[in-house]
Amino acid sequence: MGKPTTSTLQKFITHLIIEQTTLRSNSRMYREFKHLHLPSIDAEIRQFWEDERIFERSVEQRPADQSFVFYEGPPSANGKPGIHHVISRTVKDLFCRYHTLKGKRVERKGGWDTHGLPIELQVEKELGITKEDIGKKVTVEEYNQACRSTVMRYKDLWDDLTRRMGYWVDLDNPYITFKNEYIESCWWLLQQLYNKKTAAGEPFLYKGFTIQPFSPAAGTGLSTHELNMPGTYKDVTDITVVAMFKVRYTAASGFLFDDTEEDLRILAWTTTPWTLPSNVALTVGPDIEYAKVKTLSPYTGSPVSVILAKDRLSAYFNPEDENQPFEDFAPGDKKLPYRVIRADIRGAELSGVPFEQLLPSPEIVTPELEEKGFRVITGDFVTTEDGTGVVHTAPYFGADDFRACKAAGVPFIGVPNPQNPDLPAPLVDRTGRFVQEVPLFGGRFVKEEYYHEEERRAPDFKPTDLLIALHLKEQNRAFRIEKYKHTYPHCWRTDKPVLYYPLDSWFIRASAARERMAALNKTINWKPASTGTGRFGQWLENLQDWNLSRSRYWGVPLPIWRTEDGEEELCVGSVEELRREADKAVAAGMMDTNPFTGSIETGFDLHRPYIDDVVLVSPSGKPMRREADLIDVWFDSGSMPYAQWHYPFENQEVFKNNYPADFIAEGVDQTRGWFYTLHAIATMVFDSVAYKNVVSNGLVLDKSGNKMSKSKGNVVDPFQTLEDYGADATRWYMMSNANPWDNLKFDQGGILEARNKLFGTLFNTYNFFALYANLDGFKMDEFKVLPYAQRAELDRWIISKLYSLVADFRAALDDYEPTKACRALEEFVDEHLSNWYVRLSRRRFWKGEMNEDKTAAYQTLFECLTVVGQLMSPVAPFFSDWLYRNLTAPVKEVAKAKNTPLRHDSVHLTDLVMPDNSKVDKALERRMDHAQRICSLALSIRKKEKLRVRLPLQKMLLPVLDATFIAEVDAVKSLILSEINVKQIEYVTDASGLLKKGAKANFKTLGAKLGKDMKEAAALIAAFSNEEINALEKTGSVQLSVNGASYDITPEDLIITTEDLPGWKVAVEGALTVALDVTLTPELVAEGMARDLVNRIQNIRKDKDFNVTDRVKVVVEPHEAIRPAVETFHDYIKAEVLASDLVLAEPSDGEAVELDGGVTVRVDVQVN
RNA sequence: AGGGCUAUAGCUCAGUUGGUUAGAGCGCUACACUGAUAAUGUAGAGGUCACCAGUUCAACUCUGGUUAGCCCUACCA
Repeated sequence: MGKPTTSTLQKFITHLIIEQTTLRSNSRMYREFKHLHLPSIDAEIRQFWEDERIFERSVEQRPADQSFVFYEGPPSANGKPGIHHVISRTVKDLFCRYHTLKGKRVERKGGWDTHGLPIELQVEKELGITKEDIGKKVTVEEYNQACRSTVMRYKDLWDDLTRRMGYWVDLDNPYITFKNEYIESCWWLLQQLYNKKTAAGEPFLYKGFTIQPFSPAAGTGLSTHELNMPGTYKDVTDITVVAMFKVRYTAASGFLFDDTEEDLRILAWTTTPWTLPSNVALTVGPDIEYAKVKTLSPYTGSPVSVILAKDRLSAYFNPEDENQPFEDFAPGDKKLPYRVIRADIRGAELSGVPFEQLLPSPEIVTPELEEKGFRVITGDFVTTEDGTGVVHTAPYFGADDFRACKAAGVPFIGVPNPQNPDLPAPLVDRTGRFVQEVPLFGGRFVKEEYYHEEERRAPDFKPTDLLIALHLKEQNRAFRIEKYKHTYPHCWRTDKPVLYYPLDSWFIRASAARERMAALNKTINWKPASTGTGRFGQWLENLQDWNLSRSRYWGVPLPIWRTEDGEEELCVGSVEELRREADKAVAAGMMDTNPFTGSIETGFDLHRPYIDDVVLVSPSGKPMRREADLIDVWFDSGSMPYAQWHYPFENQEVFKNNYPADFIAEGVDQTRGWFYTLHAIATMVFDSVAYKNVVSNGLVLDKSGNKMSKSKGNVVDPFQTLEDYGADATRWYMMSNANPWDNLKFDQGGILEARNKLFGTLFNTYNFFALYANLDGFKMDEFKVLPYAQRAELDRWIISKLYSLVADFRAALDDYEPTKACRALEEFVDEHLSNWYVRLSRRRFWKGEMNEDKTAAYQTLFECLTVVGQLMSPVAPFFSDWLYRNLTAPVKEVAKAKNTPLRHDSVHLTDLVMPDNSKVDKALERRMDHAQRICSLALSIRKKEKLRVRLPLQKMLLPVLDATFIAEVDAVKSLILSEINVKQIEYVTDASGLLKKGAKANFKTLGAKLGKDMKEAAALIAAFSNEEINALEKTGSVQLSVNGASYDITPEDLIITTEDLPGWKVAVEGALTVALDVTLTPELVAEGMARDLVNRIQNIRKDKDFNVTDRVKVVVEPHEAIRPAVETFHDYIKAEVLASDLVLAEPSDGEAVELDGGVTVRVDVQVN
């Protein structure tokens, strides 16, 4: 992979040979080529760039104070690059190149993301170990070393892709996140946050407590990344319980009771019965309606009233059983009679209703909990999708529960915690067992999967969930017990279920900067805008604090040292500070030596495990140990604007010139990743945006819209793609097919289309230019440029189109709309330049001697090609440079000597052409558009009448549309006549009486005037006769009565068309009508035949590979059908085919050619 | 579950502030043109603009809802 195949090399060699032949013959000529082979062009240009340091020069030649700042989001080099990296890097590259052309200095420092779980996983896989083996089977030092060598595993592959796709980024001085300097900058940022206080006086960096996924079997917390690994979410069947919480009769709950003795319960469902001993509250939705139902306890038959959401009644009660006699029920019966007492209790009313603890644990419950807990609270997260609309709430085992209890002031339940007197320890320990204090179940694993296999297989084994359910049933506190299948996350390593468990973590108080982040976000230009306002904006509105802690080895260590009691704490913000603290510690006898005496580059390693050996001393003389956590790798990447320059320790000036970024681009999946962490750190530490413009590109899917994955085998190899089609066609396809923020259905057919359509057409156009320029000895002379005014209409038209394109193209890229820019350029090259300008100009190039008109044609085409090449160069950097160099090579020396615009070695060193309104002539563009439409209509008539284009026709009739029409058409008359092969144009006016007119309502102007009468008016107008239309045109107004109302109609309210010229062959498009005189005379037929003969002879010349300039002898077999043609147009034919002799005679040799009317004659063409 | 994006011809995509007959390229069919030949033109076939309601004289376009695909986030008890 990635290496040139033999066939490519051969093609390349062939390519070079062709080129050398050309060069040898005349080194000052334009290079000509047989075939277009983009990968060969890539190779040639790539070599040229490296030899001539074009990238470096493109940056250096721009002034340092004119910077356009770009940040590279660091990829991780421990995985191979994929095709999706090509699209995001194309986006990055093209805007950087574009702004370089506009004169900006665009530094592009590369970077590598080197920390994080994927690297740890890979290392463990390669060493054949698991996390538990770290420190046992391998030392942490060895582990650290292995990580170091793994992170750059595929760096060469990445660098290769970077070069092959033409992505210009500084590969020699990248920032690397594992370097001490980088880590030091991260520490500095963390210290800023640590010292900075919110408006409420709280530090931005704090230690807190949250509910996180935790694997007791592995004894570690899990990141969301780990939870998103394949196979972690599994279908499991759990025992679920609908528990009955007995309501206490108090002032707050009295309104619910019929009498003080009533047995009133609230129903709540849980899929994790093991959390019931930890229940301290029930959460209801404030706006959900709840019902009170009188019924019987299903398992005991005792009378009971229950409360649950009105919408959930049908899940627990069958309407058939409503109001059935209670006496008939026996415990265990399926039919449970019930009576709805009321169904209008809003959740908010239930708030504060107290209940008895479900599983009493008097030893554990504190007086504070007794007072503030065991009551109903409200929460927005409650739904009535399933369960009872009441959520059993155990704060230590659910993130929602935790938040709800905190918000409602409900204390947590737990046992005394030696580490933290303020927060009780949960009732489940870190191995997954109930603590001993839990009545009945103390010491049991909460999930059956945590027991050993043998224990689980024992005949009398019962899972804890089941034991709890059965206990509740006995106690008349269970309403329903059933199995329930759902998905539940599992630890990817142990395969055992995850618990949600309270863990200590360090947080960044991002929620305190929520408004500021939202406000700054509004100043960022998002592409597409919806990602900024939608996905990102709404995420900011609901921002939670950022959990920084990770229990890992390979990452940036949290620079916080604490005494054991947590009373004293130090956040270190630099190596220098750490060095000083270490000196103090050594002096105090905490450490033997100071590990940080060496240089930051090589003297020490700030990673674990080394950093863990550093014991500092507190002001009061106690030892301080480092908080064991590492920080989230996303903090690493969000720190890159500062850390890439080792700010603030070095490069303060550089940083100032390169902050914030003008532009960044990554995949849309980075919205809450890199885009967020950049924004968060910039807002909190610098009160600034980190970037002003951001393009988020979509995913690359396969041809059928499926995600690419190794298992599906639909992964596209980027190296192979670049190898097969070349970088430019691939890049162009990716930018032009769809907006980069839409998902791309990657189809190689699309690349082929880009290659044929755009690059093939441009290649042909260039080759056409080179062929004739070399024949005529034309060379662009920048000092003898013909003024536009002296050039042909067609030249001025294409120049006008070209500068319209320049304006459109620049506007699109200035607005970060690459797709619009690409499509505009494609249209210009294909529709205008190739299919109109070159096609109609061909004759000017190959006919006759050099003269002013011919020079004008060359200069015009030259200008189009150079400008197009320059415009497309940000997207197609190789082909455009190849084109530029081919076009400028013959004049390069002169241009350099005279310091003219063509002097640059590479298109990427040029200054982008400025929009120039003086070159744009919209009126000219409009009349050429007329010409094109007239030709199109005329050709369609020919087609319908089966009149081939080589057969000349006498006359075309054009009804005159308005005052300027004749002048407009006359200006382009000769083009029209030769294009459609007609002798003359005749204009027809009303006065001729030939025209049959029609009228249509102009809905836009009439709609506002007529309103409801619009429909009928349109019908009336459509029925207007010639006379009525003429009358309106003459008087300028007419009255139209519709449904009794009368309206004043003006000519603007109608669209008048010529429908027909009776007796003529007519084609109509919109207002434009074309009629052809299809009468054939012997003269016309002979001329047509002469042109056919010319065509056949030219084909023979081409087949025989004659040189374009060879003169020939032609012998044509005599035939009655062609005799008039050969006789009348003898000189014409000779001139066209460069024949010295043309005779009608029996040829001795030659080919049989077929002519109109099934005539076949033999023609012999020989070089003189 | 929440949020976001997308839905127009067989395929890839345009479609301006609502306005008449919804377009282009590729592919298919037929016929042309060409001293640019891995191109090009003309014509044809191919559409209930995902679905349902609403606003309006008029909806692909605006509003609300539904469905499907994808992405991000999420222990739904």
